[in-house]
Amino acid sequence: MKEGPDIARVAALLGDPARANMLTALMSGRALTAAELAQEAGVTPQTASSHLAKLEAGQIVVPRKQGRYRYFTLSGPDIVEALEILMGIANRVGHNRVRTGPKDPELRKARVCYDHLAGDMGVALFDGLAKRKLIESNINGVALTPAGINFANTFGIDLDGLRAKRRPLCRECLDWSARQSHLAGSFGAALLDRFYDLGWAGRMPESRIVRFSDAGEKSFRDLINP
Amino acid sequence: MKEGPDIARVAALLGDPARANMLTALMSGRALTAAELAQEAGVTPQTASSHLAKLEAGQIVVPRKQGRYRYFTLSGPDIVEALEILMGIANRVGHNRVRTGPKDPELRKARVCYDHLAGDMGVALFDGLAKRKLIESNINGVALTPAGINFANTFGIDLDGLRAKRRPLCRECLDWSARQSHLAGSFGAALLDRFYDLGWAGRMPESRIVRFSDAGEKSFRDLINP
DNA sequence: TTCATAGTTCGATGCTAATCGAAGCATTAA
DNA sequence: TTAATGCTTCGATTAGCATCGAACTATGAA
Repeated sequence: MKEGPDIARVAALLGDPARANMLTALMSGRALTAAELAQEAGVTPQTASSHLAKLEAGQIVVPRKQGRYRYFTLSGPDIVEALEILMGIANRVGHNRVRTGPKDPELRKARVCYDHLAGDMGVALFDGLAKRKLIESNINGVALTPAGINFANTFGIDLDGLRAKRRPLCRECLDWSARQSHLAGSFGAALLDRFYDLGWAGRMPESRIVRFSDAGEKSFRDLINP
Repeated sequence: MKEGPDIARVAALLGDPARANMLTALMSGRALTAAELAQEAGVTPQTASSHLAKLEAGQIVVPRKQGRYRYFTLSGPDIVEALEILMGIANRVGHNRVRTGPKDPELRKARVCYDHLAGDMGVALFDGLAKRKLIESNINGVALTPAGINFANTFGIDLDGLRAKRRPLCRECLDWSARQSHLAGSFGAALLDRFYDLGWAGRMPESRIVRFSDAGEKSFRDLINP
C-alpha cells in the first residue's frame, strides 16, 4: 500500500452541478460572496453554504472575510486549468446543459474570463485568428501557426517570455453563450493585456465587463477581419 | 437559458474512487480488459462492468472488442491532461490516499506512464534535472530553464517541434510510489523517445516495463548526476 | 457437445450526499 | 438598543448510486 494523490476526491468536489456552477462563476477572477454564488448555482443560501464549506475544506476555494461578507476565490491557477480542460472534454463528448447566461448586454459582448477575453468579442477574436490562420485548432487543442508566431511578435507580444511560464500558450475556453470557443492560455491573456496597453479597451471597476472605445473596437475589427 | 458544457457530469464520472483507479491505470497507454480494470480498482467484475458502462456512455473511455475480451482505452489525450491536473491539485492540497502500487520490482523501477518515464527512474530523472537546474518547479508548475533549453538542443530534442504541438512542454505527473513527481508533457515524452533512440532502453512487449541496458543505465545516471 | 472464461444484467441493500425550512449567530446601520 | 442583512447550523427528507450475490449471455477450448 502506498500513498497517491486522491484524484477522485478532488473530481468529486467539482462533480456536483451546484458546485460546478459556483466554480465556473469564480473563473471570472472576481471574488464573489456566498449569496452571489448561491444565486449563480441556483440554490438556497443554506445549500450554498454547505457546498462552500466542502469546497473550502477541500482547498478548492479560499475564503476571505470582509465585514459581514465572505468573499471566495479559486485557490489557484490549477483549478482554472482543470475547469477549462473539463469544459473542453464536456464539449467534445457533447455533454451540454442548459444554463442561464449573463443578461447584461455589455457582459455578453465582452467580459473577462479569469484573465482573457470572453463574450461575443472573445468568440469573434478566436474565429478571426483562426480564419487568418494565425491559430489552428483540432482535437488536440489549439496552437499558434508559424504565421501566428510572426503576428504575435509584430503585435508586441513577447512569446519567449510567455513560453518561460508554466502555462500552455494556447487553450480553448468555452463560452457560456453557445458552444463557441474563445482563446485562453497565456497567449490569450497576453492579447487582452495588449488591448489594454494599446488603449483599445479598459476594464470596468467591480465588474467583469471589458469596454472597448470606438476607435479600439474599430482596430479590433481590423485585426480579426483581414 | 443557454447551452453550456456540463463540467459536473464529466467531473462526476472521474469523481468515484473505483473509476478514478481504472482511469489512472489506463494512463499507462495500454488497453486493458474489464477484468484487469476491476482488479486495478479493487472491485468485483459486476461493479466494474457498471462503472465501465458509465464511462463508456460518457465517452471517457472507448471499448474495443477482441474475441471474448473487451479492451478499454482513454477516449483522448484531454482525459490524460485532466487526470494529470487533478493529480497535481490533489497533491497540492494534500489529499492522498492509500493505494496498491505495482508489485513487480521491474515495474516499480521504470515503467511507461502514458508516453513518459515513470517509476523510480522517472522520479530520479525529475529530481536530477531539477538539481542540475535544467527544469524549475514551483506552485505554478514546471518549466525549462534557459540552461534546460540548451541541454535539450544538445541532447537532440527538437524543442521548436514540440512547441508547435498543443501539449504543454513540461508537466508534473505524480507517481504512485510516494508523492514524488516525474516529468510529463511533450518534453517528458520526447526524453523517453530519445532514450529509446539512443539505445539506452527498450520497452517490453505487452507490458509497461521500460528496461534499461547496463550501458544505458550508466549513461542515464551520468545524465542526472552532474 | 460440454466446459471454462469474460462479461453483463438484475435485484436487493445500504450508505452518502444534496436539498431546504427553521432557527441561530454575527455584523452593520439607524 | 433595535432592526436588518449575510451567513451558518441543525434536523428531516429524499434521491441517487455504489456494491455485490446470483443468474444469464457470449466466446473460445477440449
